[in-house]
Amino acid sequence: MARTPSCDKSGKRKGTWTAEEDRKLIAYVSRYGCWNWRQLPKFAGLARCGKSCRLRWLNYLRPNIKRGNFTQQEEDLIIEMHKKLGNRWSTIAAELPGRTDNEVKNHWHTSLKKRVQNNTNTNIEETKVTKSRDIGILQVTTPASSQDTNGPLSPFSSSSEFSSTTYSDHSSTHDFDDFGFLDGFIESMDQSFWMDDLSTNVQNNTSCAFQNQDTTILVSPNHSSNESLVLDNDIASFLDSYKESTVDSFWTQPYEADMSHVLNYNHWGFSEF
DNA sequence: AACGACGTCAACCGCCAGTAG
DNA sequence: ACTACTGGCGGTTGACGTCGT
Repeated sequence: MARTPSCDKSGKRKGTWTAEEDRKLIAYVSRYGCWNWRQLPKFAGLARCGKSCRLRWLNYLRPNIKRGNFTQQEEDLIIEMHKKLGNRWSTIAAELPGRTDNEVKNHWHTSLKKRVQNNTNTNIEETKVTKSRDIGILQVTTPASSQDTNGPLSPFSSSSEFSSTTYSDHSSTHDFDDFGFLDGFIESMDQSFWMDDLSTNVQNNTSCAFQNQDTTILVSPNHSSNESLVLDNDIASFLDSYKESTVDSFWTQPYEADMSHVLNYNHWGFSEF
């Protein structure tokens, strides 16, 4: 089912995601959002291309993804919309909360397509029969999906520590997609601005956060100033409340990704690793 | 038990549109 | 206008599971 892990020419890993990779990706995106998929793997400590990370997150790791069998209503909707729109899977998936385009596409190809074709054939047969004034009642049978009795494996089957329970706890309070706000807060700063305030801390080689009435600045001395993060205090509050909604055991997992350039989370009160 | 055919679905690939410089 | 970069999308692949012989 899953592909054999391998590497491409540039040494990037390919194939099945491991539990450890999942954990790193979840930990990073949950905290900092997907501010740049291409750069993300580097900072999250993943030997993957950004595209692979994006796909993994969007299709399997992000919260609120509905797993398991498609309901009759969902299947009917897919069939109906496919009739109207064709293979516009993302548009169709948008009408099915919690379902991804990939999942809808797979379900179509493995189950619904045949059903529709069978129904079409049956209808053709029915028309023929009717025209020939034969028996007027036809039994239309729909082939049962194998998933009806044997649901698909959870994406967490290989990473059980990231059970959906963890995420349901998160998402009950916050929508993870809200992390897009971080995009607007990563700014290139004038070097003098940083050096004035941070020189002491840089010399001491400590990460730090500075706060005034309007802005909270987080920085690590290991990186250039333009990689640091400036956060509005409203967002700082948001992060604090977000932190409170998380499951402690999740955040206390050992984690070694290089995230210090973005944020020294101790200043935010995040649990220590 | 062994084997092949078929089904499933996670993941990859290539293309395209939008955007910034 | 052009180029480079990025994210998004749909098509396709291929490893693994299941079923039938």
